[in-house]
Amino acid sequence: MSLKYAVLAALLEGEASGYELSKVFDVSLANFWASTPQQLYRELERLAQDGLIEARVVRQERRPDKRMFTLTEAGRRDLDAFAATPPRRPTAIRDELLIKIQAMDGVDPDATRALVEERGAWSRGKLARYRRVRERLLAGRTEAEYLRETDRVGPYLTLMGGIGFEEENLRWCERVLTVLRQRAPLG
Amino acid sequence: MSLKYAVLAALLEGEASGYELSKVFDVSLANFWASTPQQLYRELERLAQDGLIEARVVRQERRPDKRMFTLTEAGRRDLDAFAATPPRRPTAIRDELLIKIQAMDGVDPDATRALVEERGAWSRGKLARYRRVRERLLAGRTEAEYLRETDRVGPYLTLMGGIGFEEENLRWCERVLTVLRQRAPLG
DNA sequence: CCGCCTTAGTCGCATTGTTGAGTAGGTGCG
DNA sequence: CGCACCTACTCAACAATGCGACTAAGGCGG
Repeated sequence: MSLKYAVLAALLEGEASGYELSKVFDVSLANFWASTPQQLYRELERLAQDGLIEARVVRQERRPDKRMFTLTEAGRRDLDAFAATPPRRPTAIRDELLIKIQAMDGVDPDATRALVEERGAWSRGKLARYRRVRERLLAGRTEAEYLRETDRVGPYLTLMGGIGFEEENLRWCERVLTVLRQRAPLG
Repeated sequence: MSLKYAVLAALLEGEASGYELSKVFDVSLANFWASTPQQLYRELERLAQDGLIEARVVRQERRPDKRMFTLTEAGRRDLDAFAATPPRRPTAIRDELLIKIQAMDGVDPDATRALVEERGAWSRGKLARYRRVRERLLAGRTEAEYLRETDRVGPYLTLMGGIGFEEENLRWCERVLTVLRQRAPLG
């Protein structure tokens, strides 16, 4: 149900093809609503049928044709209504690693250490990408200047959410690694 | 697929009924793997059929009978194997509020403010419960003492993950509220 | 010039997850 | 003494998600 609105929100940035959206979902939206390309294409189909987005086929010479999608007025109204009402359900996190940590005490500490280090590396990567996006948005301005001058603060605030989340992740990884080191000192 | 291991991990704490597990999932496991009672009962059924857990019917006089579940040796081995291998997919967050924030710029700021305040209140509640659980675990000891004396650090580390996550949530809420105040000053 | 990568998707089934209701006795509250 | 809530589940139906492969063309490196 919410994938629908995630897609509509992504189209606030302007016209995009399904393929482009699947890239956007990978890097920025994936932060708070992950999905596979297949899900996206399906959702776009539905949204177009419901008149919330409009499709326009772009013929290409040396590439497969693509369909570019834009928000319709109806879509924008639907999205605005969604954005103004309280979430039906709280945040859901699905984190396999945490299950593995919960059950770590029956397992070789070195194996666990490897998992946590992998997660840490991944978080550092995400963080670096988020920060580059932030630099691009700020374009040399301070945050205060940016916030005064831009007309859309939403994407900036969700980006900062992603940055905070990954920073917290890294702190947690460090903590876990410290505990692991104390448990099995100087393996 | 992972709900299975979340359940097995929960049973590391000892024998439990489906009903008890559904409570546990509400308060502690919900932190990183949410599920409804219905899902749990289905999963327990499957796990019992696969021989990973064992059921024992407890007749009760003034209550409906209940089935208590324990991990079998096979279940423990399966869980240990799971816990030692890298997660197939990265963390997935599903947060409707962030979609609403992403799309907030078409919406009355007071409506958005209300959503964020609600989230903040909810996070504070979760945090309070997490901290009570932590106090109970520590039982007056310092963290270092606790970690030296306990045989299972996994549950403590996931708990600290939950605490860090909610703290980060609160910081983010504050940040969003500050921006909202600056945008619509002294409404 | 062979094989792999990228663009731009599509198909279909299998697994998961969600919704809503039903059962059935016991407990506590005013 | 009536009503709501708690324990302890079960069932059916449906919606959402995931998995894996498939098409089809051009580009690029060795």
